[in-house]
Amino acid sequence: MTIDILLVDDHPVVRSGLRAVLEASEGLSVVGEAATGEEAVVLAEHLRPAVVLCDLRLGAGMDGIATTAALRALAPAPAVLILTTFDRDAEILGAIEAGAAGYLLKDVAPAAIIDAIQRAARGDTVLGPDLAARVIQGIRNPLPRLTEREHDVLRLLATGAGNREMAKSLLVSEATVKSHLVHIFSKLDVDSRSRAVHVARQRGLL
Amino acid sequence: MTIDILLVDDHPVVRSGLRAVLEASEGLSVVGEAATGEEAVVLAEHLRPAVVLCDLRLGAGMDGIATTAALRALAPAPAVLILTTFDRDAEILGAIEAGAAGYLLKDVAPAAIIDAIQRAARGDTVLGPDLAARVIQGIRNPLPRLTEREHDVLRLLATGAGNREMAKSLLVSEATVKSHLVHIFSKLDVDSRSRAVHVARQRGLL
DNA sequence: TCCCGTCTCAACCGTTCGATGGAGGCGCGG
DNA sequence: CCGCGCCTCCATCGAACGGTTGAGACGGGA
Repeated sequence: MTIDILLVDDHPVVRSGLRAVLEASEGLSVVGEAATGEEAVVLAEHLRPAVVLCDLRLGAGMDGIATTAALRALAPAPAVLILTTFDRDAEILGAIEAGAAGYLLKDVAPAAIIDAIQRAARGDTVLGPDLAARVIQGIRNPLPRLTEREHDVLRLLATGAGNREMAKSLLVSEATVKSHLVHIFSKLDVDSRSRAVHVARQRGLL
Repeated sequence: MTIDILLVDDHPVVRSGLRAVLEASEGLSVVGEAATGEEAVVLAEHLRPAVVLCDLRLGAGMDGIATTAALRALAPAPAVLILTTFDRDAEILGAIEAGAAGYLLKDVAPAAIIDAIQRAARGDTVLGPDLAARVIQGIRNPLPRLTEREHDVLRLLATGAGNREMAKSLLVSEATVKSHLVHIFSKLDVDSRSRAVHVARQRGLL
């Protein structure tokens, strides 16, 4: 019994590469390709693939996480495997939360991709060996969630804005901005705006 | 007469994709694949490809720019086309300086890649339509070059380090660090450390 | 030779930042 | 209803930062 697969990636070259790699394997069949998340959902409804291989970054429009959520809302829902170049905690964990069956780094060997797809088709979750531990640690030691407003401040912070500037952008007083900053610093365990931006980048919060 | 091509990319999937796309075209022949810059140079010496398609980011070891320089030092030198996901000024310009015949964004259509290779094989330079203008502007309006020491400071700055911390890392006094910072601010046309990091990122200086 | 760029350091001063310790309002769920 | 989290704001204060000016040392190039 062959496994039907839908590819979702905004790079034509990557799609071709995946198709070439997967179709060389017995039991795998690429039934469709999509360049955007929107396209992916439409195709998945018609083609009913068992597994969707989805890039985390999809240029404009829906990102991989939103696409995952939309795909998982279908009935029957395909298993979704996330493809990614970098392994940022926040994004990958977000994808898992959205219902992804696992994730793959793009630089793995073809055999590993095939293996992961077969597992996903069986309903298994496939997490990279290193990530499994991190997920567990993430549950045990949850990353502090920033509030909406704190995210706003963080984004401006990353552009190098000062307190006064942020206050104007967000239409609040400087005191409020400082208050948010204190909370951000506390949650990220840092003591300066520059370091906050640095660890926020590391954790994929930007 | 067929054009011999060497692929250099650390992602097996991308290599497969490029191979699939290129071999579907008449007159193009992929004669080899390399996952690292070092490997690429060795293979290029033996296979003597007319064109090398080289990713800008190559995981560990030599990056795309260093690889380009090494390839161009061969005799006869292959034409080098740079592949990249993001279009950061500094890196692309660096690759051009190192002797690249042009660059391609990874999300272009296969036809554009084939076209670029054919041009490169003829000795043409192929710059993206948008970049050509930027190169010209870059010549007219050269980006201020940071000195070695200023780069050191900038790197530490990006990690969120304070002046005292940087001084200790670089084994100089705080006054010296501040001096470098003033020069960096001036060259990047900013007025704060956070903003310096921001524009440095935009310009690919990190 | 002298100039110029780079790296090094110093002192001064106004501004911004980060820490602290509050306070009130608002919405949501127990 | 009451608590809790979030957002908003205030005042104060020491530490850090940013701008300025000036200067000595070293090396390469005109």
